[in-house]
Amino acid sequence: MPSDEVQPSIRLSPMQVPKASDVLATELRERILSGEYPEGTPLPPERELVVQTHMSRTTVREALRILEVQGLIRIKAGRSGGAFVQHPGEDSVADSLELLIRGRQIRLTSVHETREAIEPSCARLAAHNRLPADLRRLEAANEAIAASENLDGFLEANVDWHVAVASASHNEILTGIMIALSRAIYTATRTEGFVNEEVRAITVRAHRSVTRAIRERDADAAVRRMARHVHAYAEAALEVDDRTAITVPDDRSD
Amino acid sequence: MPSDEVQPSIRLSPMQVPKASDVLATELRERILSGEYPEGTPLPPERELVVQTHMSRTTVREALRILEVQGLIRIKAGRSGGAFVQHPGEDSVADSLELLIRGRQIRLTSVHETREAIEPSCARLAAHNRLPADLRRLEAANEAIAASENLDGFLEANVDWHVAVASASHNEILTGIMIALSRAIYTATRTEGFVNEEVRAITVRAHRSVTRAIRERDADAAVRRMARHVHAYAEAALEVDDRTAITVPDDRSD
DNA sequence: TGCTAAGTTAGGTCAGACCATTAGGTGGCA
DNA sequence: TGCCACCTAATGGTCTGACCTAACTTAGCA
Repeated sequence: MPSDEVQPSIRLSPMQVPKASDVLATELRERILSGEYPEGTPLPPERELVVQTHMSRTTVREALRILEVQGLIRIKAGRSGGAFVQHPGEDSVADSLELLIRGRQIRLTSVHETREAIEPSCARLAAHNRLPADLRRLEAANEAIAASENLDGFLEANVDWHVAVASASHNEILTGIMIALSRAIYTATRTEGFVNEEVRAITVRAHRSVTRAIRERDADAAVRRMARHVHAYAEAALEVDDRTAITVPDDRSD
Repeated sequence: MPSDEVQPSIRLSPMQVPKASDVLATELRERILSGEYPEGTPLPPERELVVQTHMSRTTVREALRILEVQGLIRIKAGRSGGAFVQHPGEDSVADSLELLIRGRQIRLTSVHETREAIEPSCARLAAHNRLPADLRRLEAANEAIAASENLDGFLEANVDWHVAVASASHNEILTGIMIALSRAIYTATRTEGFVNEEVRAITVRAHRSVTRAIRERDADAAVRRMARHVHAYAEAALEVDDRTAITVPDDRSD
């Protein structure tokens, strides 16, 4: 083929060829995110998608797997099973933040910094937006903390209370972030054991005063008290374990 | 088989049978998160994993797909391709936050609330931790804003500056969150068009003053100015478009 | 009526083949 | 010698078709 003949002006830029499974996943994702399908809507069975898309079942399954990991569908086996639309919740954000924290071996300091940034705002919004159910949840968590007998019980109730505050803000983004941060601090603190009787008493007192401010819709007090509480907690935790990366105990047996 | 004979005391509780692909994905995930493999370490080829695990290639591939979506590996095709370990970055958090925001049709108000919670803290930390490279990036974004000629250019440079502040905090969690929030606000604002010459001038001035505080390591001023700036921006944006959900233009053609 | 067994429909796994992409080697030509 | 075109091999991507497993439905029997 002679290369010096005059070329017509057809010029193409380098093109990216997407994978078939990604194409299908993207199509379904856009449809789900558009809100076109309400929560729980069943997607067609895999074999039906095969005939509709002219793709192989392998490809269809990979696409569904992608959406499942992204929290956009939930897959159930068995008859009358299948893929059901699911709008992503706080959990999926929490999961990916957890991967970031663990995978990057992020210093506990960063987690506490983020918490100090977020929790006072959660308290402010909670004071504005709390409903009766939110207050009940806060009280319940407080009582669980006071009644807790071992470290695990204390930490779990503690996490519950902080998540309840975020949840009372009725801001799903902040709630998702707080769930993730709480999980990270939980696993970190559990191995430290700086929690003693005094820490618990102080915690209960601080929580009660923040809860009171939220109940009385006193936003400024809620912010102030929450900021002080979180800051104190962070300092105490860092005192015990300065600049330590978050690691997870390796319990594999091989 | 007679059913009334004395049964020996072997009692089992209902068991959950995990999927094979999940088992493999979990195993690999734990190994990667443990930090055992440095970034870029190649995983064995799919067919090698098949012989090692005694699983089918389908199953192995599903496991790899899960890890890819979670941002823990990067998969390249072709000779000397394969799956390479990748520690999750800010992007994966941003992606999942984006899914939450879009999928739940979260009100723009919530995004702005979260931003008001986070950005002042970013500014504070940036004032403490900023390096020369961070300052250069901030200056560059500021200049791009001043020089921008159309709406898109302005918004992109604006996002760059805000992300640069977060990045200067050297806190990867906050950075990831800010990337996601910025993206959401970007797509929302792009269709609104409340940006005019006056808004741009005000923005440039506000950014300059925050940048100055960060350069001079004046944490208090950085927090104060950033808080004022973000609050003003949020109010202005909400004034134009009160209680609107974030939607994405539907550009499908079928 | 009430329980059991078979049937039906869905996802989960497997085996094997072939296609597509890309890095690296190899030989010919200037 | 040095460069370019071609070929090869390694690896992920896709397809086909089969079978297994889970769970609901229904028919049939006691």
